Amino acid sequence: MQKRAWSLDIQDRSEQFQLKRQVVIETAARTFNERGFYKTTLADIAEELHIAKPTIYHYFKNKDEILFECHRLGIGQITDKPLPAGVNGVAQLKEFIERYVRMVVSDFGTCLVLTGTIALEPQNRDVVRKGRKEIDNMLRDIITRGIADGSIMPCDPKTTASFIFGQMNWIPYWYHSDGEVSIDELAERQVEFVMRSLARQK
Amino acid sequence: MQKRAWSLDIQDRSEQFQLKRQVVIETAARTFNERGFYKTTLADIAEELHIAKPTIYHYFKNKDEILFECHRLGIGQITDKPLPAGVNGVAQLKEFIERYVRMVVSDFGTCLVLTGTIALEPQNRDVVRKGRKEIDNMLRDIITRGIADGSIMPCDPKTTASFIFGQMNWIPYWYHSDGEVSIDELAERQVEFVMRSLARQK
DNA sequence: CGAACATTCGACCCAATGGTCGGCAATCGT
DNA sequence: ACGATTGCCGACCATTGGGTCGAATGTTCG
Repeated sequence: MQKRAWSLDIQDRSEQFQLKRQVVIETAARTFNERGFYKTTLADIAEELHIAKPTIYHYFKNKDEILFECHRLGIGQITDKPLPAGVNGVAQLKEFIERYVRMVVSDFGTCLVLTGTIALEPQNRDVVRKGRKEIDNMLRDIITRGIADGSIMPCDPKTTASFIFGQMNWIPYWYHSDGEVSIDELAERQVEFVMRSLARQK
Repeated sequence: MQKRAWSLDIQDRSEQFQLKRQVVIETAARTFNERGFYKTTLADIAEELHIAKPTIYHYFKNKDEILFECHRLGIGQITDKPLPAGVNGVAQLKEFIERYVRMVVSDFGTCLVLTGTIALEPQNRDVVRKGRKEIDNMLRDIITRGIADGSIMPCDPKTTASFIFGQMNWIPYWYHSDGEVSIDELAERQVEFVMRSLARQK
């Protein structure tokens, strides 16, 4: 539990601001994941950071914005860098799954899955939904391309993508990174399971 | 939206009581699923039923008990009847998946998945967790048995079960029964997807 | 009929929590 | 050095929503 990250002395003003802001987000995400969004009060987060509640409002407009930021950061882990081009469907699929599993076990990714979009206020919710839709389309496109190039078994891309997302999104509910299975191992098993179902053996 | 189910005249007193109680639960489950548990007030449920809020307390101790009942009913759909014996692993697996998919798209099943156990008060939460654990073990046992009898591909039952539950538990987040895919079709696709990954071809 | 009981609800309570305000202190720019 | 700005917080506010109370209205049954 890193907490005393607060009174860290860094010169640049706005840099310090951003840094502290980040610390708040991270702490919030962790707390949301532990106790659930609705059972986490701003006072809880403040206490965790050893600061007063109003201080949080110096960095954020309101609770909703904090959650929104968590979601944004989670989604960004997937949408920010493009997938490797010039490889066939299965290869892209593998890469996507590995990346997504890693996202989902991170604090922001877990928050994304556990808290869900219902908690967000309409405006932010729309933005998040758009981001998730984009990720959804990424996977669907991969599958479609894979079917076209013959590396993936013919199937309905929509349903199949949903199944795959289901497996991965459920990970935060049962997986604990301090257990016997490492994240690498987990990602590998996840890839294997999907591959056995979808990869077309030649 | 069936609402005027309230002033239904049935003779038996306790039967009427149970009936009305049931209507409250069903309405609550549907509302929880639409707006989310925390965004559903007891006043909302009461309004939906065209009754006053205190009336709900005639049938339930508190909000938590209503949610608990939803979970119990969902879990019961799986645990109440035993699986067919005398068949091999894959056959049982198929049966289990079909049954579970149907549970999960029902109002109570959806509530079970969407609301999660964090919302429940400790005592009720423990009971629900126990029920879920039981279901978890059912699937793990099926897989273990299937591996033993050679009908299922060797794999880690724990991880594999979690993957399968993931797929199915995620269904409420994306599936809408009024779309192009029927529940039967959905269950079938679900079985297929898992089978392709796990069934051992002889 | 009338006593007990069941059902319903208007009015009320109150604890929790998100959010605000005004001021104090530290820091910065000139 | 000193006014302006930033960072921080104690005290406070306002609303929401779960939950209670007591009374009014049926309903059952001896």
